[in-house]
Amino acid sequence: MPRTQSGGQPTIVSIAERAEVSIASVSRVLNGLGARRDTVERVERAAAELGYVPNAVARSLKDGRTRQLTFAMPDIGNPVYVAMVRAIQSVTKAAGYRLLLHSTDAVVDDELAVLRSLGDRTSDGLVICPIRITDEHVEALRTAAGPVVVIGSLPDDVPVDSVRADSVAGAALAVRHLHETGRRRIAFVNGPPDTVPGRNRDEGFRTAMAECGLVYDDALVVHTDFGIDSGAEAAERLLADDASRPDAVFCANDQLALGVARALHSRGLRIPEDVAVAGMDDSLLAQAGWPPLTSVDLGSTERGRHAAELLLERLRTPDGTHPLAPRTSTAPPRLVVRASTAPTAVNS
Amino acid sequence: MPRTQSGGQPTIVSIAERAEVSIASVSRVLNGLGARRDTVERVERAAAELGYVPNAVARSLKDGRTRQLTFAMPDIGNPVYVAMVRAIQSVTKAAGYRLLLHSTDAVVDDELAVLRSLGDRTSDGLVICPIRITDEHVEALRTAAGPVVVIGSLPDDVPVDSVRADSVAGAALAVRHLHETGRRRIAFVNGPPDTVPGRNRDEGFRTAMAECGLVYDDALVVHTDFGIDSGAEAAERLLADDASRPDAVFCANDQLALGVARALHSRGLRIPEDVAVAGMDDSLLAQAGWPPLTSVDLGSTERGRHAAELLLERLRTPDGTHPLAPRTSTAPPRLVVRASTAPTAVNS
DNA sequence: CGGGTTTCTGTAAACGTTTCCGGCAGCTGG
DNA sequence: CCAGCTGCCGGAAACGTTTACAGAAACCCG
Repeated sequence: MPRTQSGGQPTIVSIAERAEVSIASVSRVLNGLGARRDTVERVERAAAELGYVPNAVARSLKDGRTRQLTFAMPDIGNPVYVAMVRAIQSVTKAAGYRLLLHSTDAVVDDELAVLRSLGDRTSDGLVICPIRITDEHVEALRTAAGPVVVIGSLPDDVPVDSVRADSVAGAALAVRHLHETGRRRIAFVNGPPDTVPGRNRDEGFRTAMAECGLVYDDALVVHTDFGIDSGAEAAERLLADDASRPDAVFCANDQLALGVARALHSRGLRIPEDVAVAGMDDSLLAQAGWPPLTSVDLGSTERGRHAAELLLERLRTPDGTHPLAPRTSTAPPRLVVRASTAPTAVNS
Repeated sequence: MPRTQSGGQPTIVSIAERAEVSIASVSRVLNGLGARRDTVERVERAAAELGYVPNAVARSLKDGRTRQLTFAMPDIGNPVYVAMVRAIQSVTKAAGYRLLLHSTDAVVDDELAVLRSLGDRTSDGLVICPIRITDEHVEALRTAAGPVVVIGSLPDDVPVDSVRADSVAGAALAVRHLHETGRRRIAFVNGPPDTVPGRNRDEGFRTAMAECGLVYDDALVVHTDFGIDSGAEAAERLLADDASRPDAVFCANDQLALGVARALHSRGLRIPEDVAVAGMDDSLLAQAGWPPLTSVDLGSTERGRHAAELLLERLRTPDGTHPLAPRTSTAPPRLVVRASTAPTAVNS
């Protein structure tokens, strides 16, 4: 029975005893530093025989880094965040970091708690995707105990890296596309207006409508929660009055769009012949339904990847030198046209 | 400028100096153990002024637990695993554990690495969802350095908690449903046959077909990868010959089913009038398409939740006493009927 | 063979906690 | 007034590593 600590796991001490050398030598051999041939062999044999695995916690304590990163987002149920997790995971994995996932359930206090918990040294850095940016967020970001990258739009004077989507331009892309394919009564199903994405999409919609010479008609704009069922309900409201029926519905995300599509189908309306539907995010859902959904890709994958890269870069540069200036980048939106907005004979 | 360690973060030592007490007292106060009123106040004030946050790494080293759990699954892109992550996350969060996410990309060596890495004490326990169970898996599970719960089917003699889906029964539910609603030529689009789910679904399909007095026709069975595009391709193959066209397609997951649906739509075939389609997993995708998809819920959420609970329970019971016997549970499948398999006038 | 250089090794400190233990002060009761 | 408590406190050890430092061994060369 090998001599081990109470925990049961072999430690560097068990190896030292078995190989009859000091713990310093064990550590050196295990880390590939110089040692006599004989010592190397004895240590390696002992380590193998005991099935030694270095204790990552002890190592972290010693050198002040955990090789863990945290990603905090509102809800893993939303495909957009899944895309981000996926991208971030693949970057961090390649760099030898583990990924800690934190679901904030879109609760502001939870987001703040995550920011403050950077101080507990549980992870070396944080990518956070807040649903809202309050003054408290700004304050917490300023005083963060470690490097942070925000996915979302920050006030300019907050000295933190950020990666944003251009949903204003994205919404405009969709509206112009609908206009160009002959649609004139364009409805808009948006998410909650008090979130950053919600506000931006609204802004994009308004400006693009104006650009196209179309009037912003309150009766054709619905605010609701993100989610398929919400989309269906919103569509019901828009379709209540047959006379003023829209010939296109632009939705603030794909889930809403699928909800709208469902409502249209169950009323016997055809997509795109009677009503065109466009979504946003170009998530895997866009290709799931029928007809396949035109959607504006806001670059979730790209943003996730880039956020992770910024964070890693910041971790690589020693804090002592002139600190890296905060960087902000914007992922360009991309319109992905599919069948749900095909022009109809009569329209085009 | 408060006196702090080189790292910059205040520690228990900084507080002790500022409050003019020993570090032992600081620790006691911070952990709510007894102390004189005066001491408590001084320590708490000093801690607040310095913005002290306890170092989780040091604490972990001391008491041998990290308050982190790991979940390893093949691919976060698959909605089934998203459901699991979500369920696990919510359980672990409630219990005060952080969640470490590990994507194995369905490569066996990666799964094994995760199992072995339990020894580095980075997390207190592991929920793993392997795509295959090899002898090496079994060996790694036997010698795991910490508690593990497997989501999937294990050989009976492996002493590890597991939570399994009953995809045999699940497939049978779907087939019987299709048969009862008048379908007779039932095709089957399955995933890779060398995975556990693939094999089980095949078995379920075969037995149910036999039960219903239908013949298993090789020409109506396609094996492919899981994924929407694979489903579409599979459907193309099944539909190539008009004469032998199936009147129902059962798919091993929702993505395949959506792919099949797409192929059917683009050939102008109607669902469910011409061909019924059923999927599996009842993921969020099932409600995304049109018509909404009949699907067999294999309880991903349930399994994730239960796996997490088993793990937590095992963590709570001290290892010294009689060890908990390994437990195995099976989530019952549930058929969710939607429009995609509605009986047609001529059939029913 | 001895002095200097090089290589290797062991001792000990450090990372930031928690906790055991001995001791001191204050109190109570005889 | 003292023995015995009780309640707090500080010193020190421990968790498992890495690493600075100093000493020992080996080697080279004159």
